[in-house]
Amino acid sequence: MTKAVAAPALAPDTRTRILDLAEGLLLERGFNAFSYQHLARELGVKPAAIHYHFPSKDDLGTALVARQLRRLRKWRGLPRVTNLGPVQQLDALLAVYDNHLGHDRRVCLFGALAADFRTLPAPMQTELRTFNRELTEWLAEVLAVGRATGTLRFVGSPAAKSAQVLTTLAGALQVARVHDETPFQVIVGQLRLELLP
Amino acid sequence: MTKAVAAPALAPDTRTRILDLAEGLLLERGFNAFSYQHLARELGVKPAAIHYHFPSKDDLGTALVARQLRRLRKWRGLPRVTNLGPVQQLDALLAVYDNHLGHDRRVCLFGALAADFRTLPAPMQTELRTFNRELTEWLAEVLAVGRATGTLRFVGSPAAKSAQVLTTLAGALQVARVHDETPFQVIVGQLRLELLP
DNA sequence: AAAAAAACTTACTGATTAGTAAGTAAGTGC
DNA sequence: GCACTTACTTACTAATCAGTAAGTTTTTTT
Repeated sequence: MTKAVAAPALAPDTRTRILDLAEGLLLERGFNAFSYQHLARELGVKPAAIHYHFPSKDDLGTALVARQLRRLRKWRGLPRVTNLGPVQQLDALLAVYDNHLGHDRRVCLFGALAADFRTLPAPMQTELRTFNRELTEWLAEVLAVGRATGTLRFVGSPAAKSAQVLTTLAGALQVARVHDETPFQVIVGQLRLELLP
Repeated sequence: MTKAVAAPALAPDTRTRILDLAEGLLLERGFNAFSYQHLARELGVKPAAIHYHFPSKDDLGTALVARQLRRLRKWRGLPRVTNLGPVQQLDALLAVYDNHLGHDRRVCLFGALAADFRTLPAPMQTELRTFNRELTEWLAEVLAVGRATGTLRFVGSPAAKSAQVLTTLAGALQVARVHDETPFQVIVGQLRLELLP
């Protein structure tokens, strides 16, 4: 048993540092806007060291989306999330997007990759589709319960409303990127106004 | 008087052919995903010919956004648009997005550039901000008139609702790119359901 | 028909890209 | 203490990138 039961968040290994840095660059500048050289320089290693951990950029990209998908699956199963009521679950989701805004106005993973989608390696496309589908399904269930219990209000099907809300949130981060935080707050305010009776 | 009064849409010059092709590639694959070589090969000219018309890729990108901004200003001033009622004006806007979908699921200009925004040349950023601002203002006015005349229904300010709707539409084209046309139709259906009493 | 401008091509540069192959140093297993 | 693995570095390739300079052909102007 060499693995720590609860690893302290200290000294992440190179592989994780690569993923973290690449994720930041992806969400801040786009997938085609950073290279192995950028990563290597910033991490103080040689580009070949990145190739050691991720032989091709396709591998790196796929690992990034796969990690985000694992995070989503873990997050939605957390007691502190599953124990919440629908309104608070929605708030928890909005807090995630608000957190992106605080991190140098990062867009969400979906918003970062959608425009260049056709240039992405197939495994990355597949993972991103799954990510978006599972997130949409999760929110649809939250909305369904919320309406059934009278804490959330909307017309149409939960699935349609879920797709609409998530699409709006992804877009709102992009608008914040182009302008500033204000339109994001305006759009989220509008969403809350419509959903919360 | 060498210029035709109403030029038939035949034999566009090279400059226009470059812009048209670049616009297609931009909306289908992203700004960082095509090069002067791609453009030249497809047009049957040498890369330097592109540089003759657009010295740098920054110039080309800026020209693309500037052209789109001119189109918007012309479109919103067209009698066949200004003469419409708010509901039909909204429908005309939705038709533009639906048309993008038909063109190989192109995203809109905003959706194509937002993620990579920080890698874009400053003039391009400025033009894109103006484009988005003017489009939002136009729709806000349409929504305001629509609610005043009882043909459109929504809560909150017209400006907030306009920002929300346009953001959703931009995002909906991205979702269509990642999945298929279905979620786009679902999202637009939801928008119509909420806006039209 | 001469001059000038427009629209290119040819030929090149220097930088950057992803990716590979071979070597090395530090740890780990036994 | 030897074998092996992990985690790199050094040194390289071939392709592609944006961009430039100089020359050529085509078109327009006068």
